[in-house]
Amino acid sequence: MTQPSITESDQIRQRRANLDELARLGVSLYPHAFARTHTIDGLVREHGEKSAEALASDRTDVRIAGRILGIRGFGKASFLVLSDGRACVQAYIRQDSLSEVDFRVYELLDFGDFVGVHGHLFRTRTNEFTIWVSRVEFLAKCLVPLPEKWHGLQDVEIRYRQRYLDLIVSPESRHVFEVRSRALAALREFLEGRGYLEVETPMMQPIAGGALARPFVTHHNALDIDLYLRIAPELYLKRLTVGGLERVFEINRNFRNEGTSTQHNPEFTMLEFYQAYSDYRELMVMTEDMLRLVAERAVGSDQVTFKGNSISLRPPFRRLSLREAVCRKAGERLGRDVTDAELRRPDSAAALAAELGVPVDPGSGPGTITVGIFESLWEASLIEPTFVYDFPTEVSPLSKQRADDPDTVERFELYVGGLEIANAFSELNDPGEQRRRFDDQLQQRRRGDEEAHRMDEDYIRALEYGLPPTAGEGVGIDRLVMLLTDSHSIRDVILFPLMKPQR
RNA sequence: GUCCCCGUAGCUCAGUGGCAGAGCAUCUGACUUUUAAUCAGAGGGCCGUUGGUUCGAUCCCAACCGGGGACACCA
Repeated sequence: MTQPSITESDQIRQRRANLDELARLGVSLYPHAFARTHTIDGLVREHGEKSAEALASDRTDVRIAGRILGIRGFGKASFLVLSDGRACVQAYIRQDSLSEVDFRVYELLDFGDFVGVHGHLFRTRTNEFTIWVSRVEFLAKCLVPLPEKWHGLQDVEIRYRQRYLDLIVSPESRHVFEVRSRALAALREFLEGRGYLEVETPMMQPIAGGALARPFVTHHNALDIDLYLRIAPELYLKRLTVGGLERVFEINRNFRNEGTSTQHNPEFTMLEFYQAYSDYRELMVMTEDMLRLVAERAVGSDQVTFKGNSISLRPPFRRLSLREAVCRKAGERLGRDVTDAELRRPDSAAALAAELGVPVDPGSGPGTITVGIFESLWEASLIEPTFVYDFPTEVSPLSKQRADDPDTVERFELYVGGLEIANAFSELNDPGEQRRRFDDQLQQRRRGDEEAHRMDEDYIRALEYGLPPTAGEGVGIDRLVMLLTDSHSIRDVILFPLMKPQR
């Protein structure tokens, strides 16, 4: 890693010397503004297609500003490549078109500096759209040399730690974050169009609930209480549904105290939404519509390519009952019939896992084992969008049971491209049953499961006031953006992913 | 948390148990329509850190620091 503020390379000394020389010329080193007539992107879109004749006969004077991403000098003339981040344009400098001071300023410019130029538009001999510069205004110095232009920035550590460098030299990286922004805008448009209200609920919570995960702990000094960074907004959003906000959503960060991977960052962005008087079946249809709209808005198509697979986000998506799927594939694998009943008894479920070579934590119930077998047998192959539905009650402490089968809850997860993108269910709204589920979780906690849910008396009290039949869903935004941008690491879709501090 | 891989000039990368290499970038000179401009010359290094082996380590070994990937857990 470079640490230019400590060890100055000769290149940095040279750039500082150029800055000092600009000061001696009486140039303002950090001027306050530059009145441009166009962004570079806007200029190229408005005039970039015009012919040499059109530009010559209808002279257009412009002022633009940007970062210098290329200098091709010829002694008394030069071409500068200026970028505003979205587009580039070439500026033509020649000594006999500039004042003596402005030409001297040009000579002191370095790759990476910000500069504003005045000039008129023309096309060069090679037909390149160009600004013929008549004035140069220095705007800001780049004191540290930028990564080399041809190979770009290959060091992933620098890309993550110094994202600004990545954004300067890697257009594809900028594209990822533009897609991310458009995807978020499309989600909001979709939900607001259906009468949803966007809300914000606590990120610091006295009890970290709504998911099964280990939280981060922090401390409030004045109140002298420990607080947890939230692992999910779920329980607060449902309190709002109790309060009569029938359709709410929140897009914000969750924090889980777990390891990192290509699919996990300790802080990640989740959309959660809740809709009163609905169930999980309705959410499947809504999710199909939502993902298609998001893809069309964010990348202009409902077809995406992810890890070499062409994936259609056009409804309807495949639907796969979790237990049926396990029975089918386990049966194929073992060459015998595997039955639903087998999955529901602790002894036979554990035996099946052993038979399939799926590792099982001691003390796991049949539901946990069934989900483990499912992930082992199916997860990597869930490339086309697939709803996996009807989960064991044991692993879903906040979901409502099926009316015909209390061992099963109305819950689905959506997989696309092998990624788990969404998790949704009909919400458990019976306060008595919710208390029993929390009690079960407490028992699992006592058995050493640190991720088991905590008791939340305040949430139960809210349910006692009456939660209407409600369906809710969480969508992992980072993973969705990975899918839309063919990014294979979550770090590539988070501007500043968590890294260990250096040194 | 476990296993595997990586760390050499500003950037991208070669390389060797015996004076540290290239391209781009930088500096000097030439060049007033180039497109990774070109041509001639020059400077630039704690070879991640600390130990060990060795006459001698950037190279071999160990630990540590940082990063990547796989697994595990989750979304």
